[in-house]
Amino acid sequence: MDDERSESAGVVGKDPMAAPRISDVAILAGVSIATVSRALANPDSVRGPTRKRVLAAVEKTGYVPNRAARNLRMGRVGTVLAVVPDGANAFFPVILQALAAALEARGFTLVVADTQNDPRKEQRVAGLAASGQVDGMLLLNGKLVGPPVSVTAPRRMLPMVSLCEAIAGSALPHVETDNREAARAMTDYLLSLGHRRIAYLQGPSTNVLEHERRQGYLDALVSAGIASDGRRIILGDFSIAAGEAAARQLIASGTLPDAVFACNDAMAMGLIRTFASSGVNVPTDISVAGFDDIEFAEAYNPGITTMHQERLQIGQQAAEILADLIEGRMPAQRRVSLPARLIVRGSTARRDS
Amino acid sequence: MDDERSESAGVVGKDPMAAPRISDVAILAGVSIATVSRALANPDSVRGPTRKRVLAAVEKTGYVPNRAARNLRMGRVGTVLAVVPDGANAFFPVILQALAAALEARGFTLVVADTQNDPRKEQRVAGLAASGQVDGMLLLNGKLVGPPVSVTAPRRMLPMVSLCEAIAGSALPHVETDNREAARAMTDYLLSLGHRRIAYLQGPSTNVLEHERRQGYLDALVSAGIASDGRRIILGDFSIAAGEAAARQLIASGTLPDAVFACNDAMAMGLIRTFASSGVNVPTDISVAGFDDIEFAEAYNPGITTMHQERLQIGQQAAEILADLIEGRMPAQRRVSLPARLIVRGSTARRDS
DNA sequence: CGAATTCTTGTAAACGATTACATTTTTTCC
DNA sequence: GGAAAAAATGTAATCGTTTACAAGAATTCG
Repeated sequence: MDDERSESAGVVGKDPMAAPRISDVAILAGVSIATVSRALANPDSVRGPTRKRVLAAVEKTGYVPNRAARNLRMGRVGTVLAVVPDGANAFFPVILQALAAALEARGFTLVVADTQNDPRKEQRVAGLAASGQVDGMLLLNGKLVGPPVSVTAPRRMLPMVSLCEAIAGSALPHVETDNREAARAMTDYLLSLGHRRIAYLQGPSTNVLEHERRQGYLDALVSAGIASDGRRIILGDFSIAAGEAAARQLIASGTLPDAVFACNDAMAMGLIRTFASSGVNVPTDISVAGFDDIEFAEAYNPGITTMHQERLQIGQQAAEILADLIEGRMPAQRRVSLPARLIVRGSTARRDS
Repeated sequence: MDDERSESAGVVGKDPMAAPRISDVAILAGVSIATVSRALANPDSVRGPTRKRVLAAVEKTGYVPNRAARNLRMGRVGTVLAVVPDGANAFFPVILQALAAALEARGFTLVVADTQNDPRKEQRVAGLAASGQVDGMLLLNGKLVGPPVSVTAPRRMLPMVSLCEAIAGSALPHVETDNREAARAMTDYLLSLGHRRIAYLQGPSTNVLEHERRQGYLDALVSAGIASDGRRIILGDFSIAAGEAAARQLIASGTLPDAVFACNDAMAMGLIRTFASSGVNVPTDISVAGFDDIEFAEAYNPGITTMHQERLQIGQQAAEILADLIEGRMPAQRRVSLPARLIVRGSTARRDS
């Protein structure tokens, strides 16, 4: 009734510019569209010779199934949403890369929603989720996106997986680095260098990652028989500025610790640069360690000793679990905890004295 | 014939778990589905009272149009592909953020294809493009993705916009920073600090960005009446390692220049850190400047003097142009060149002597 | 006041795939 | 060799929209 395709083409049903449809393939192969569909989705269900003809026709026409039609028919969207608090944060790109690759292999497209920690944007994301615009969600921001108030009707629970930052009180499938163990390992390493007065530069105190890492730090001190001193724990917020402030505070206090373990690399950078510009040499005067192993940790001046998080693996595993969930399969495991790797660089050194 | 919806729900056509359809809204509002569709797409075409009833029904049901159905009917995909050479490169995330936001506002979803400079992945991307899986493309990698060999049928040219890195010999709409002028401005700044022997650390010699920036550097030298010395131009490839190699090379050569202008921030980092570990102080012994103003340029030790590219604007403008193109509108402008901003930080200083 | 005009609304045909069910065709086995 | 069972293929309904066209309601105007 309103077919622009045949309207624009004088010849009926033959617009050479248009993308080939399944019917084009079917005609060329001399079979029904059902057979073409089956030959592609489930090759074993058609006889060898038929399959061969169909595949040849697909090849010749350059046919690729129309995603919109397939999704409509199959009642799915083909899209998975990753919610990140800040896409510009150097930690995320690699993870997103891994997620996109793994999801692609499972037939899904990744779209990234950057909430910038803005509650309004979080609401909009929640709207997408609630209104069935996506098949599942990957939560990287440590928050459950709440359902929007307007929609009161109960809807099927959307498949979700959290990663990196666990969501407090949630039983969602989850993938992360074993933060506590990793922080312990880093602290052990600093101890092994002869440091005794080891400060810890923490993240926001309500943050789950922060809590885990601090515990690991304390675990190591306890094992080493060192009384933990509350004054060695410095408040921070994961930002470079927090690292700078901490360095200034330490310098102002008169006595420097042997080492500072910042619970992420950005703060370690802030520490190092402020120490440097105040004439405190890293690592000869003080050792500084970070966490995450973002790309620039290696490039920093000096290179930052840090715990390497296996971001590719985190992303890949989370993607697999989510895809399983969406397809109604039981995922191999619901909670994955991956080990981190100690990376020694120039920002730490053996204690002099 | 195969309706799982009514199968699973005992009551006919009433599965409270299912997403509301346009027909649900129509029934509730007492109108036809056509009217609902019009009330949403083109509010002025329905009478006031009717529109009010429809919108109320939409609100009550929480209806959101099914994207797959809409895309299928409208013959579009609703998706735009951004092709990046390396998603982990710190330069891109901000641009992608801006693209996603602007496209979202125009009703498109951004998906990112990371080619990793792998020809096979580029082929796959080209396949997506050629097979109508996307409505348009944003090329950030300075390459035209070629059509796959298998598809010989001519197809409508896909709307494309290149950004950041121009594509040699292509007349595509394009958005970028005025690299030549920006490089000139940086060189002028270094000159204004009293430096005369200014080295230039270049990118891959076939790269378009590289060429523009080098020209700007040479422009400034010429204007200042300084004979350009080919030995002052050092080969690099945008990587941190290239910066390190360049610093080693300069040190080995015996005499250092007054300043080095690296044509991106990553190489500047490599320079600084290698100078530092060789006892050459930046900026007192030598000034180092970068280009791009990636996030960590500010955090570096010392902070890197650089040219700030307006990445948010680049992304936004490119998105607008592409959306116009897809919708068959004439974009406001086809080629946009944005000014960069000089950012002075600690890696450069006035010449001592 | 009725005919001509303009606005609104409804009806029903696409969009391009998947898949339940019906209908061949092939294979198996006595 | 032919009936029964199994396998392959075809037919047609369906997913949830948008929109051309038809029909109906409101308005204008002589």
